Amino acid sequence: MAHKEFLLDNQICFRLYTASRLITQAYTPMLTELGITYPQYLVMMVLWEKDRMLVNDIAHLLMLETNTVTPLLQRMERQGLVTRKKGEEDKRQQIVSLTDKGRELEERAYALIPSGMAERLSACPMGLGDYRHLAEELDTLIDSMRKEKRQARR
Amino acid sequence: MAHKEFLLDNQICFRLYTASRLITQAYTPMLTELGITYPQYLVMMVLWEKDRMLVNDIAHLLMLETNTVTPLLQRMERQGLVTRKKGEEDKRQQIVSLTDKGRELEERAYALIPSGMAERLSACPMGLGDYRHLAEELDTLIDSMRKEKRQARR
DNA sequence: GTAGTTTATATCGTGAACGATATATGTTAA
DNA sequence: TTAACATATATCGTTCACGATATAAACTAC
Repeated sequence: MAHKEFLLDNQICFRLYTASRLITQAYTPMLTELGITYPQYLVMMVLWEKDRMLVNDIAHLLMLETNTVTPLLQRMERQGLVTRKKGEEDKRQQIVSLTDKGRELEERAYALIPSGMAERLSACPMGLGDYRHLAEELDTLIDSMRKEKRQARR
Repeated sequence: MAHKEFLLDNQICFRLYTASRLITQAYTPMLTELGITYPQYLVMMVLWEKDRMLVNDIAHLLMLETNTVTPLLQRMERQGLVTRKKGEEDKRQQIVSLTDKGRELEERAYALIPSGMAERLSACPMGLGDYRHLAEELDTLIDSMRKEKRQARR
């Protein structure tokens, strides 16, 4: 134990990694009932907010690369949640749209997830609605990392 | 856009997921130079703090399942960073030890990572050392999710 | 001691992430 | 116009995560 910098306790990145995994696991039982995974749920939320999106737009909103999003969408198409159709004017584009099944999933999700997560998070001493401060700090961090990334590309 | 609960902006989980991915990406150039991945770096930190650990102990510290850690260790063994040896008294156990190469990596990591990350995080308006509050909130969240998980198993 | 149970680790299959690269379509400039 | 470049998406290979299951060794009760 030569270097205190290398103690897990001192690692903000490890905490983020763990918190992310564990909270995603808290979603899993509900998402399994809906027949989707967490990343697929993220795509659904994007499309519920605005249907008919391009692969690139979805990727930007989720801060993912298209080589992650494309296979995700292909699996979702196989499951009948979305359709993909080449753009008429720009044939490089793929327009991703919800199917009826995809739209119906919103109501099923609404019945399960907000209440389910509220229950799970209510055990958390931070209290229910009090994630605003945490959210702000994470947004600050996310912003810096995105800037960092843009700079690194030069 | 029927349900405000489903806006990405309202998702603490999405923020954690994104912050985790992006900060891990900030480590990547340095880790690539060291020839390891971020999860492998986590294992190395565990072993730098305490050598000769069992698979289970490593998994518990990192809050991962052994079916994630075992293949991780197998890859690290192939790279010559660790060795694995059956326990003498309890032959079910695998004792994971650092090789010389694994130990030497600590100094190389020490030369690269703390300064490299300080530089990357210094751009972050939160300021450098001021992750204590964020760390506390994440610890609270992680704790709740672990309790949640234990309860769910019943 | 042996049958049943628990524990430690491993294997398998699936779905992310993501770097590197490919393909196809569009745009720009000589 | 056509050659060079840019953009949108896709494919490929590797590594994680993790549920489900397997295997082997240790423990427990009878």
